[in-house]
Amino acid sequence: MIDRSYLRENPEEVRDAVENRGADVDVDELLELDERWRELKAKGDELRHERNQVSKRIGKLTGKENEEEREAAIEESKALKAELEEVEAEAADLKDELDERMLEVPNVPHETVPLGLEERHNVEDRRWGFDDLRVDADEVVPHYELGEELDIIDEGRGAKTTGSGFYFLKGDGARLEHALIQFMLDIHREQGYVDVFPPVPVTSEAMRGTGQFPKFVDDAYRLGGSNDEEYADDDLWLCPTAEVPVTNMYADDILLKEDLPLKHQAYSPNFRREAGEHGTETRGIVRVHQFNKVELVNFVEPEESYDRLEGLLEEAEEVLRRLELPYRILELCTGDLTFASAKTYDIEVWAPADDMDDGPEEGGRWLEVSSASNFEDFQARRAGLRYRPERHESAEYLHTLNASGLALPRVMVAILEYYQNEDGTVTVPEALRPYMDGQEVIEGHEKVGEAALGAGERE
RNA sequence: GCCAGGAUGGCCGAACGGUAAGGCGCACGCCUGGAAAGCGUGUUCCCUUUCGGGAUUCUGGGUUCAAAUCCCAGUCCUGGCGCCA
Repeated sequence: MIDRSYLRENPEEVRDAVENRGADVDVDELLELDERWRELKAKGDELRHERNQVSKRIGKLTGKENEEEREAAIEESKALKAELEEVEAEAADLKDELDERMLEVPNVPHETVPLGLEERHNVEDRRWGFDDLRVDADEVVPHYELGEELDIIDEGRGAKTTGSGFYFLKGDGARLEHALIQFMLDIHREQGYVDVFPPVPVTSEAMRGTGQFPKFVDDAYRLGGSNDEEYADDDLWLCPTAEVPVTNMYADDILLKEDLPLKHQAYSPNFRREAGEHGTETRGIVRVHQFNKVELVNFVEPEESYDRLEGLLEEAEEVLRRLELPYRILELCTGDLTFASAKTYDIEVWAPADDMDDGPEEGGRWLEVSSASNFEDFQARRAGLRYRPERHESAEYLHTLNASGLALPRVMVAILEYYQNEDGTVTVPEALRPYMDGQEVIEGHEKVGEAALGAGERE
């Protein structure tokens, strides 16, 4: 949430921000609401002041001799109360509406964010790992075909037990997943991250704290209710990213200056409805309803947040470097920023199989595996995340940042496609072998069941 | 799940229904040769240029002229019982 007094004092900046993002927010209406509320608030305060005076008098008017005066004062207090209730009720309604509307105002982009409303206005900063490629994109089999051939990814049976968009990993596939998780956690632990294993259900309140709610209710899985129904603060939802539980861990806390920067990493499953996302770009496990991710969350002092953003990006990139997977860094433009972010870098890994128009010259396509974002005090204000710069000073909002480090299925896609061999096996990246008991190649498994027999895939 | 007890400022901790003591910590000032002690001020949020005012005793309702205090509902914590991977 942006600061209301910032809005009041810098309406032009907010108006520009909203426009550059292509967001649908009426700033003038907000300003007017604020103005009207403040008027009523002042009026209510005045009335209440009068009433407090009268009330104090009543308390002192004891004994028989003051009986009459006392009764008169009580009458006066009653009259004031009636008037007060009217004014305050109206003020409360306005304040509720104002608060609600403020929750829908996106963050103000940092001045260094490229201007633009569309994806093509994102700026590519750099590429890594394209000098000596180990595959020719034209000959690579897509992961969804290879995964099925090797019987390490089973989408059909995932749909059977749960629904489309869910899948089983099996044998070396499942093992690769476990290996990647431990591998990533080890890297980030070296970088100073403290592990956290978060609860998976999160409250509406937590979802609001990080900025998922109220805007993106439709993307979440609700526990025990329909998304269309009204929700209460303590209703539960399945975690869409560990950012939610981990950032909200310290909600309404006051951290010490010495605690910062505080760096947490959290491995967790993530659940997203991904409503209406279908087609060739989403075949396989590129866009699914449940996936695992190691998330990096930072809590820092405001002055340091932009330096930390660069550091955070490096920390996330390190995973791809050690896996020796080619990737690029993208600076998102104003229109592509997420709701709560002031500045975001995307890390996109190269998946060579499916040739897309917006992919690199070498063929294949880019897959977003991480977004490193600085939210400044936007989430901190919503969630109540503060720190005390000096012991005697009052608490201030800190800055939060996060990045995936990384999203697992897409890394797996990149590995299955980039490390694919001509004989249809997959070489295990060297850095990952210690986590696979030294295994160097994934050769696949014999399929199970009569369907495989009928298809001639088994004798 | 049941029963009992609890929730007050950064922390500790008081308050017959009458308008939130006191202490600690921290900061600044006074005092001092310097320090300690002592004294003073400050140490939530909102409105207000200032002066000042309002709100705030876990949350939400209710009773009352007046609620930290009484009533109802909820959240969380503690203990006991029950259940249970």
